[in-house]
Amino acid sequence: MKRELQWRHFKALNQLYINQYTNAKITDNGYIANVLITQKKLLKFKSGNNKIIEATPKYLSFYDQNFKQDFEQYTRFLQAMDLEDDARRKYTEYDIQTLMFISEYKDELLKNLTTIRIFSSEVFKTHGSKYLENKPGLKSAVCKILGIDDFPDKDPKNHQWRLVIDSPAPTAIILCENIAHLKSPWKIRETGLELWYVGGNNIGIIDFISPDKLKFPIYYSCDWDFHGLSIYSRIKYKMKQKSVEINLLYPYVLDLAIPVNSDHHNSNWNFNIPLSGLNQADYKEREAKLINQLIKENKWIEEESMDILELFKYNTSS
DNA sequence: ATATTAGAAGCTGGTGATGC
DNA sequence: GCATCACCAGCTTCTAATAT
Repeated sequence: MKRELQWRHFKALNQLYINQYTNAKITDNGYIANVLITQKKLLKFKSGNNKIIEATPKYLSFYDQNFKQDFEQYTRFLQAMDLEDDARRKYTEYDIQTLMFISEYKDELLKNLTTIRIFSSEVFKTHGSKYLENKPGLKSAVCKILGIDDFPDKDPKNHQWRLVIDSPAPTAIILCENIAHLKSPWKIRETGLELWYVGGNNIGIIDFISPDKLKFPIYYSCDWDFHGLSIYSRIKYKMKQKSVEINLLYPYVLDLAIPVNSDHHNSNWNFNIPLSGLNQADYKEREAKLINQLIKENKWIEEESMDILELFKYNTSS
């Protein structure tokens, strides 16, 4: 079960680590209630008082392994940015990681700052275009990090961000439709992979890849929906003109497919034309087969739901 | 350890405007 | 006419501070 913790949950878990007890209300969280309390029995209610939660001895080592580093990293970040770090802030872990991402790429994001809607849908991808404006607390944190009072009313004419995880000694380059995989750069840096964000009509950025890097194998990681795959076709064409080959990363598990009409997803298949109108020649046999299957079931596979390193390994080991 | 309180933030649901 | 959206006020939830 994936942990989906808010900041107050992190604070309370840390309190349990330091004091072995807390009276914070954290059983509303499924991961804490089901996994930490019921399943693993690392935490329990104080006998005779169900308002207080106590830690068991085993909890301490579990916290060491699973939470300590993350919590310290997040706390250091919030303090460094001069953001409130008390438990009333309703940041989720995803929010904090995204704020760290924004801070990392601040200069580049500021160069071509978009409207709050576009910014939200690209940077807070899975939560949609109105996520940020509906959360004043989070929005002010973003503005503070960027050093702005508000977002512009209009998009810049040429909205391109050079968002890249550079590698000093790259062995392969992966172009990513979404920034999700760029949000944990420390995991990528050790691997020799270089990640480039090419989503949101950002494919002009390919021209900035230095020619000596184009000799490495180049892959494309995307949502397997009509939008993501049609960008692949455009990139493939662009690369062909440079005589460079690019390959699509094929999902390592197919049961991650979810219905096309899920929340904040806005890319539909066209059932009336073959392969939804995608250029058949751009796809290998098994790729076309998967696309046809997704069209038939009216589903898509979200890039973010896969681990990029596993995805890469799956596609390169044979 | 427990109870009380204030402040902050999000949620909810009504309202009116806008667009198809 | 129906659906969607922005806006706003009032309500709820939660923490932190303080007192007992």
